[in-house]
Amino acid sequence: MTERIPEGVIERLPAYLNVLIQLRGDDVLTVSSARLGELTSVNPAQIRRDLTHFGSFGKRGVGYDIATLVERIQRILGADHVHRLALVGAGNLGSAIAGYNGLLQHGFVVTAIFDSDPAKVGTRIGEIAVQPAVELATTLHEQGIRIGIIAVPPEAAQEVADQLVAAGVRIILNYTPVIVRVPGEVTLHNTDPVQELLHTLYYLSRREGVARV
Amino acid sequence: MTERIPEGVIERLPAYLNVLIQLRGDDVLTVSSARLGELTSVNPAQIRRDLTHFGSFGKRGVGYDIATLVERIQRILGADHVHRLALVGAGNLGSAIAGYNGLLQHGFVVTAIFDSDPAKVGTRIGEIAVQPAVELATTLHEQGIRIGIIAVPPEAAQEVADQLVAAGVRIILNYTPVIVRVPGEVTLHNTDPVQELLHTLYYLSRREGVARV
DNA sequence: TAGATTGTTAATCGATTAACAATC
DNA sequence: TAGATTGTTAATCGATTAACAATC
Repeated sequence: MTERIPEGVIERLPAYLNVLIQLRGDDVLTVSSARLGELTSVNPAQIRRDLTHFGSFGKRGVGYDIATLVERIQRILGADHVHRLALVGAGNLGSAIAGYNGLLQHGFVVTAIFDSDPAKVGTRIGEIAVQPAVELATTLHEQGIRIGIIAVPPEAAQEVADQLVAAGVRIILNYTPVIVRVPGEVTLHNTDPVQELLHTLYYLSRREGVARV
Repeated sequence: MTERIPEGVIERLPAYLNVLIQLRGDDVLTVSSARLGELTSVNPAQIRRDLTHFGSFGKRGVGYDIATLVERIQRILGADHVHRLALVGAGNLGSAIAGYNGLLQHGFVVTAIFDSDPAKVGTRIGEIAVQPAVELATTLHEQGIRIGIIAVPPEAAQEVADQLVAAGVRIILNYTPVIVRVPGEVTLHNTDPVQELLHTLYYLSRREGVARV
């Protein structure tokens, strides 16, 4: 309980959870570390070791009960209850995020959407009416929202981040390519597809290079 | 040259590059490992060590020439020339991706867009006309495209992945929450915002917990 | 020259993995 | 009981970091 959990373990838990939820959807009841390892590309020994940080909930000779494991990991991550999200930016990207299935599957619900464009205010995305940006602080406090998503044009990113921080948000997902500054107590996550592309590209050039020469 | 580069180094290079390009845009000429470390949250010693894997291009007492470093890292990653992308799915998400600034900044250009909805075919997103899905293989071969992006509804994800693979794509970015299967020679990248959220959530619950008790 | 910062070594630290006894 | 798979130890491996001589 008091033991410090390595960063790597916490990074892998969401991947386990994702696969486990899919398995549960397929009515599979138990899974071995070997099978889970295949599906997540993680070494089975590592999976077992990761899980023992939080107790021992496997059955020797059988494997792990999927329903139990899902619940346990959700509780560990704090994903065992619904989290409300505020979305800033009601353009294409904002609409796509609001309609994203994966969010709901893991207990994340967008309950407030903001846009500075008067033409967009009042329109609906799904069931949520778009509010003007000036109402951001009030609405977030009312709803007790701690997570914000930035889906506005790059120029506005820093300003929106500041507003979210001022409104008490603790986690920010930044979808712009801009490097945004936030105070230390706020966790900023940049979801930049380009970073991933560049990373993968390295291995592609190597492999092609070998094949070509 | 023949030395094997650790995975971690390759993961950090895109982060360095991103910051360096922003600095270059601000007309900064040189940067020290200390400053670069601040901006990327990486230990300065680590940055210096990372860079020596590829040669030594800093000046003692001065730092690194930004223009040179940008070029070097781009060449290492294979990002020193333009890469064409194929985008499948012309909905909100697809439109957002096609209009994403960050891609162009790093030499990625969407040059082909596909959708199975006849109503969308022929419309334009930016300068690109949406093509029917049946033309995917032909167009990709014509243009020599090696990178594909899946931005379709979850149900269609696996099918699209199969088509992209069949058309010779080597890197796939999957924007659906579905676990897609691809052959070993294809690199699949799932950009799932939920995984990041879940990860961050863990630390949030801990910190709030401490504050609350 | 004096100050700054790199390149590089050597020490530390932590994460990964193989192996196997425990046990379902 | 026999087979399977966990939980856990111990060994390995690699990555991170501090420190400092080299040098701009």
